[in-house]
Amino acid sequence: MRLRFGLGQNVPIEGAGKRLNFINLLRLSISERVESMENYNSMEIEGKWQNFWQRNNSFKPETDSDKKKYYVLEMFPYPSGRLHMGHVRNYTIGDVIARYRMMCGFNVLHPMGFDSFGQPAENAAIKRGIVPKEWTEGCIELMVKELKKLGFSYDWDREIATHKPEYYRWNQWIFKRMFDCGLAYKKKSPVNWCPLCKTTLANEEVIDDACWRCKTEVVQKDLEQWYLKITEFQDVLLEDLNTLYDWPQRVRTMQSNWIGKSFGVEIYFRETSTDKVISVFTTRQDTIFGATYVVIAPEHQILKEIIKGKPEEKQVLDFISKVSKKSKVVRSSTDVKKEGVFTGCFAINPVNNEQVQIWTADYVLIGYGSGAIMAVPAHDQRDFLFAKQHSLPLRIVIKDSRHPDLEQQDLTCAYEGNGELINSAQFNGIDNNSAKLKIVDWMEQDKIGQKKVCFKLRDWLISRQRYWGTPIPIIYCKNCGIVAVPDQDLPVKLPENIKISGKGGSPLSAVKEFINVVCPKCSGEAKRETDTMATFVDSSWYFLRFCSTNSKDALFVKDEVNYWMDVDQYIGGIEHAVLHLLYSRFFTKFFKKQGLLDCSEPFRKLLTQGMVKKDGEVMSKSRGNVVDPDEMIKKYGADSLRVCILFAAPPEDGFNWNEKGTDAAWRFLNRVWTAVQRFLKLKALAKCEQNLEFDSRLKFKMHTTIKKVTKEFNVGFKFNTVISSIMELVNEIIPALSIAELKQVYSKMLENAIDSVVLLLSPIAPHICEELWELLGHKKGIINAEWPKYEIKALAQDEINLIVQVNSKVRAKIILPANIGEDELKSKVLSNDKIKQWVKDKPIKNIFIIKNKLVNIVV
RNA sequence: GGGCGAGUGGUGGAAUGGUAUACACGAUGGACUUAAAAUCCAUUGGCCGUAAGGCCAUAAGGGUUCGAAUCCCUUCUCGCCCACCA
Repeated sequence: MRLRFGLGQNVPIEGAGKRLNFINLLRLSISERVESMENYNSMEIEGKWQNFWQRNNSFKPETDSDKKKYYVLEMFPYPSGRLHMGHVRNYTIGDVIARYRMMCGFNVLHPMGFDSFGQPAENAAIKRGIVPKEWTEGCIELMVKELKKLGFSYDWDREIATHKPEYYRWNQWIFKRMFDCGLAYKKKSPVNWCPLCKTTLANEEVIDDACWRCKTEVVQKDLEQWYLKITEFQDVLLEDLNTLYDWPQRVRTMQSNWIGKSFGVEIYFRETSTDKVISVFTTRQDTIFGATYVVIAPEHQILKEIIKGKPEEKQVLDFISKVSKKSKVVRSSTDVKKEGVFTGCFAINPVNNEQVQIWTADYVLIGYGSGAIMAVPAHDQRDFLFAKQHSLPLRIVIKDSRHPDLEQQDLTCAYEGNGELINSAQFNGIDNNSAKLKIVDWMEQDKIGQKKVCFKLRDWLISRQRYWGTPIPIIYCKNCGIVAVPDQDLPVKLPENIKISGKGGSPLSAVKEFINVVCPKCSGEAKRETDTMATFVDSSWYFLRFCSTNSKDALFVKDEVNYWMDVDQYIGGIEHAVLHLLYSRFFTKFFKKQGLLDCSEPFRKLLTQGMVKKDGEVMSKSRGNVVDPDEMIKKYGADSLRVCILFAAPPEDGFNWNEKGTDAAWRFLNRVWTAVQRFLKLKALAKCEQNLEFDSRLKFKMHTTIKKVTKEFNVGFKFNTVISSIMELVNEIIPALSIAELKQVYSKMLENAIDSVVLLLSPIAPHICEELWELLGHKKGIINAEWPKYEIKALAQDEINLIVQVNSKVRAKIILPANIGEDELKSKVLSNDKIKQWVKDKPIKNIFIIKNKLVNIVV
């Protein structure tokens, strides 16, 4: 038999009597000590150490340090005034990593700030009749308090808030640099408009055709707006994704899909009556001989020109206006039938001079490619459905090897696979993929088409018709046109005491003293731009500001940015996979091109943490299922909350909140607390220190735990299993402690094991560990203590528990000396009684040996 | 429609080719207590068996392998992302 609860795990104890005896002895000692042990007081301890850290500037990075730098950053919050569990999870993960790195001797930068511009402040201001600034700063104060209560290791001297002029003036400065080189520009075009927020939205902010913030359906409006030319960097933004191998694959895929680079050909069709050229974009030039009609987007300029005077003109114009009224959702829905009309015009397919009909249809988009397509119904499902609906001809040009004799009239769906070309003149017989290149070459030679690369990425629309944001530093002058505000006049300050009606339009346009200015060029009358910048501008470079927060005459100090960047570990939610993370990459690349910094990517490693839900649903005020972290702190303490949130699931997975978890975490911390108290008492009373029988087991467990924990803190970040393995070590220490108490002696090994638990746990539960570390007699604080190291030697056990299988089924477990010779091992295994029973006199076919672990005898 | 990921006890989860269910939660029984809470001890995937022990089980089915939760194929279910992108 074996003793389950501790040291005896691998040690067989003969006879039940001995076991009972042992347990009874343990019980005695337990009941004796329980009376004198108190639970730990989280409130008192947490306050004590938070003050200590603050007094000692414990988390201030060194200047001119010869230590290796480590920059760990969590996505900064919007100051809503209340911390939610998602924040707690995000910041706890970051804090554990930061504290671990500090203990490993890195010079760690771990800052925090607030993304404090944005609409909720305006809404709250309207609701409460106060100004957004007041509301925002009140919220920041509350959140700082809560963050401090969780004991996060931030250097608060670097705190930033984006609504402050000393921050947003640099947004304006950046905008101006972009304006100077044509990367910030104004154009009129259809934009996404949220009727509820009464503002424009970037493409990235439109989710399922609805506003990302309020979920209202977005409409299209034709407006003149400011854009940032992110497309200038589209190639490098795509290529450099390959250098981000420490990003989750799916984030890279999402960005790559968003940028959406595709290689194709632009082919020129001529309209027969006007001789106008209609360019179509395709990636399937191999099917050009199967193009049986052309479709132009209803919004296409050329459409109105070619239909002029045709009998079909009216029906086409009616169709255009009908489509313009359709919402984007309806239009793009895949289960709604595609609508279109014949234009009465014809085009010549340049590869065979065939005359084909020109149609216009709502399934062709103006915004992508050339806004016109060649339709190949035999090999494109959308074209196929449309052709069937309108009885348009089709022609098979790729042979489907599974149905080689299929006639076109028998097709039930488009064949989109590969195969040999047919009905394709000189290209017949060639495999369609190799034909692609040949056809492009031929088209370029004959000037009927040319290679073209298309991107889905659009320029970034940054104008917002809102008040609570960075004013765009532009002045409109009657004489000089668009004039940028001179650098010496920055920041263009947001007027602070202003009434927000919420009635729409930029609130700034009502502030006379703001809009009316003198033109910096001609000193004539001029007006300011009243739109503000999207808040994603603020967060696109805040990680750079943290490197030199107080820089007064530049957005950052180049040397400091070059020292700290890139961010070694970035942590945040997956919802920013394309928004913030793409914009930040864009800004970084722009700065590099301007010579402002040296790094080309902002975030080397990215961890996207999962959502904290309640009963399978997102926690939200409207659902009324919000769990307040502050209440949990009051009830159990910050350390318990931190342990709980990390223990529940691996960081990348979502999980359901369960208060039982905090309770369990609290019990675990108490077990550690009690164990240390018992040890201290024992050490004080002990007659002597000597080696004890559990030492070697404890040593092995301690070193394997250090190894496992260290590994996870470096890569993987599976904090749930980190905590389990620390729990296992504690579960080993407690019975050892009982034995030591009985004998009234302690061993150095026991002390080391206890020290290790406190050290390993300290990044996760820093307050209690600081307290215990001090109680254990260590000076200068655990944050300055050295991270424990494991000895490779100690990981080897003298004895191993060998699993013996017969025909792959476990039949015996034998304790053998480690590194036993193969022959000796075989003879020991085969002479084992249980194994003998299973093998009997069957001939042994093979024996597989996994060293120090397992033997499989095949009979 | 396309892409990516996942499916393991009553629950959260562990194990990434070698003892399936670590560590917790919950549950049940017990100790302590006047009692409760807390704490401690024991049991806890299913089936058969007094026990020793045996058999079965990682969504379903098949394959590779001495050996599969893990690799491959098929199917189902769920989640996330993208989606008329030519």
